[in-house]
Amino acid sequence: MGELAKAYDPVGIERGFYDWWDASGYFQARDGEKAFVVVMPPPNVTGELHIGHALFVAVEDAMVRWHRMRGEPTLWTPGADHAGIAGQWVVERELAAEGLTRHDLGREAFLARVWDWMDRYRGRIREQMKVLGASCDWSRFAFTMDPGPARAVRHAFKHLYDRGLIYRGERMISWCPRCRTALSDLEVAYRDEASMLWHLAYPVEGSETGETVVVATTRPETMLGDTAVAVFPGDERYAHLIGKRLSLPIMGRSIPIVADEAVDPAFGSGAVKVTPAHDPNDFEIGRRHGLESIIVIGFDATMTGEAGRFTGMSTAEARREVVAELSRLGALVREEPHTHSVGRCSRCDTVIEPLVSPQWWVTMAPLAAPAVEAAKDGRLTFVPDRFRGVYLNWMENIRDWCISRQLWWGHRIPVWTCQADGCGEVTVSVEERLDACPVCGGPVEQDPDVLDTWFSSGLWPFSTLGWPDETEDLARFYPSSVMETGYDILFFWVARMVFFGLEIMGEVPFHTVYLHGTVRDAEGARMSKTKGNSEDPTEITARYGSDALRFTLLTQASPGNDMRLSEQRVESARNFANKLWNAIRFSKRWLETNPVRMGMDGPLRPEPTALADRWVISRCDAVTAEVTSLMGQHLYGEAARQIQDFVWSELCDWYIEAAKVRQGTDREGEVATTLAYVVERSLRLLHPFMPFVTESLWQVVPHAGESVMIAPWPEAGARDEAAEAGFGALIELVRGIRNARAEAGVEPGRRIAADVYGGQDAAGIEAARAELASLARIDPAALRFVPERPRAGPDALTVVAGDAVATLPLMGMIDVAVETERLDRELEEARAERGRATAQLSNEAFTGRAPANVVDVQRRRLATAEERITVLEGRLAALRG
RNA sequence: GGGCGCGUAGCUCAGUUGGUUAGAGCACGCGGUUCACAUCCGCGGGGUCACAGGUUCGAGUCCUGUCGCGCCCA
Repeated sequence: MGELAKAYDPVGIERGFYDWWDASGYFQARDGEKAFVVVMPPPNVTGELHIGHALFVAVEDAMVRWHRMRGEPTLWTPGADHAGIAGQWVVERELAAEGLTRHDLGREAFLARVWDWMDRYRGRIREQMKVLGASCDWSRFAFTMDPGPARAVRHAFKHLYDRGLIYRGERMISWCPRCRTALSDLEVAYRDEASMLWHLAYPVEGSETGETVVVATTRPETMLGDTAVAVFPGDERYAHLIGKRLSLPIMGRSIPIVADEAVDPAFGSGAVKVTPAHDPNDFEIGRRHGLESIIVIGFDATMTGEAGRFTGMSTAEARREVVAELSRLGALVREEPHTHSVGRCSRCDTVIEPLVSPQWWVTMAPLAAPAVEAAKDGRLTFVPDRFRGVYLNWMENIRDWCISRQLWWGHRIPVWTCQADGCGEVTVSVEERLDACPVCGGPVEQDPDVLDTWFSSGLWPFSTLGWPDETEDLARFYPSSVMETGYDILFFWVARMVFFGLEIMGEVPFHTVYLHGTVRDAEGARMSKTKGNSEDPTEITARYGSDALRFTLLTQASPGNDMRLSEQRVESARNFANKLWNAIRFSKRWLETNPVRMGMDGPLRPEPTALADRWVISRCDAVTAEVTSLMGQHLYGEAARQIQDFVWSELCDWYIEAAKVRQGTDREGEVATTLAYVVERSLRLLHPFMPFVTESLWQVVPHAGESVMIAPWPEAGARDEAAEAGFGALIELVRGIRNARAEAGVEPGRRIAADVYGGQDAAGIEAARAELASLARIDPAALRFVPERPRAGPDALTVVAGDAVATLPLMGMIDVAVETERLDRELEEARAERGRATAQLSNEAFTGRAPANVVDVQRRRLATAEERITVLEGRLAALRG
């Protein structure tokens, strides 16, 4: 046993242990049945980790370490994600700084640059997770673009394609003009923005009265592509016009008036312009009525050649110019302020253009149905449970998933088309390359696009275990146990893993979905790199230690709720680690000079006779049981708080303080045995939350085994009710005396005399005579136990704690007025207490209906209050003389 | 428009199935060089549990409604 430094220094102790654990193979699943498996949500390799990642590490590592200590074969698989759009974007930004675009490099050279980036940051991310103490199995580290997961993507694609669940179709998509790619519905964020509503008048052809139809639009530039005006079928106002035609202003095009149920007759004039090429609803109307689709906005968000003299303008310019032109033509009826929902790219915030384009799609209905079923029949459970509803709502209203992306970085779509004249065979290949058309042997070309990143993410729970091969890992570790991730990717990730798992593996990929919230800064703002409020977790750990950061994240966060992280809080956690450190430092002295008997998994459970020893062991058992139960319910934060409370407020504040009276006596051995047992167990209980400091301290106290991380999780012994009551009474009495001393202004260092009547716990209190004297700063020679309630002269303080009473004679030191006032206050409180208890007990409905134990509590309350009142009244009478 | 969450001490938040006088950390006030710890110790002040109803012997906790904040979906 080496010397412990006076103060806890996290950086000094955290370095060594991680590599040792890893090298010792502790992170690998041991043999055995029923493995506990967590598949890590792989962080994006777009940069370094942020605090949100530290949260998932803290939570997942806590559950994993706990299960490991429980003796279960435990596996936590780490990984990293290539993050298609975001991954490509960070490298394009780097290129932009050099004045280059990806097109200057060409596809191959560009991808080489992206790989450079990925190799650099992947290593960095691994290092960060190690600093945080993540006990995952690095031998199974996987990157979504590795050959294995990439092969899984091709197999899954082919599987779905062959089952008719993937198709190519020309439909309305959400297009990001900046990213130059199609997006899925999930990647578009809608928000209300202030804009205008323009009312335009389209003249009816051949009308002698100059009749017009007024339509309202938030995007006047699209009118250039209008190919109809639609009204609600039963709308009286327009019944006479259905079938007639309008002349589209500016363009002079003749367009029909059609009747369609999709039109809301209550909105605006009840007539809507129809631009099938640039609006999802209009696209559908166009389909129903066989309307022409005229593309006036291109993939670069500028006006196309179909836009007449507006060709080449940006949409914003075109909007200004079109409105001006309409105004000149007298076609602009009015414009009014209007708030409407604008879709923006969730990656780059660019306004999304709804465009028609051929893309690859996944048919969702057949995949969603089993995924709905699994959540309904309980094969899939959610923590917190309310997310089941959120999940179901999404899954039950799901639409087909656009999976192709016009990017270079990602999994290339494994579809090859024969270029030979007249063949045109389309081949989906599970091989990385296809050299010739399997039908005609002609040259083939691969689809230039890549897949949505989340397609590969959805396969993660089995692609990381070796699928499509039937590996041992797959047999042993699929399905996993818990999917722990942020609620913000419930649909992106969790939902997709569920339907892919069910479709491809025939089983849910995990049984429990545990969702954490978002980490925000002290002001409640979402952390983001652009805002500059996203701190590098390793900077915080450098100052306070990983243990402190982890403990803070765990105790601050509750499942499914956002949390604010403040540095003060991390500091408090660091202080707790220091407290623990010093408690061990104190204990060590006793353990070095006294023998500790060891059992199979640690110091033997002592059977002490001293009240304090019995008490702390019973409290240790209580907290062991409580923490174990909380962990089982996924209440990790509450569990951590409970142990902290025990260590600080019970073990340190009371047990260790009480134990000091035995220092240097022939009773040191009892304390040492008790401390050895309680301290070693406390370290085990705390290990899942603070792995580093607990390991470093566990190594210097008597223990069995190599490492606390593979030590068995403690089992709670039977409670010692008598000891808890007895020592509890002692604590109450000491508190009462300290309080009275403080209020009466007795110097803190002064040892005073006391007459103590112990009440029903007299035996215990009297046995703890030395402890009482020490904790309450009573002169041991002047401490007398008396058989009945002591009566004191005016020169004494009176303390009533439960049914125990102490009088503290303080010759000439008592300010009678102050003491009278203090006792008056207490009396008032006791009377209020009696009042409350009496009210309860005189209520027949209460005594009749409440459970007996609850009524008993009230009876005891009343009795205690009455005794208290008697003592206080007597004392006050004496003081007033 | 539909759904969900939150609203508890000055601040940040716990409060697991309804049951004594609602807790913690930080902040605040007073006092402390007790040989584990000033990253500490002792004592203290501070709450109409957003609001209004209801259920119940009993509500921070369950139900209904209102207000405020946030999020998700359309």
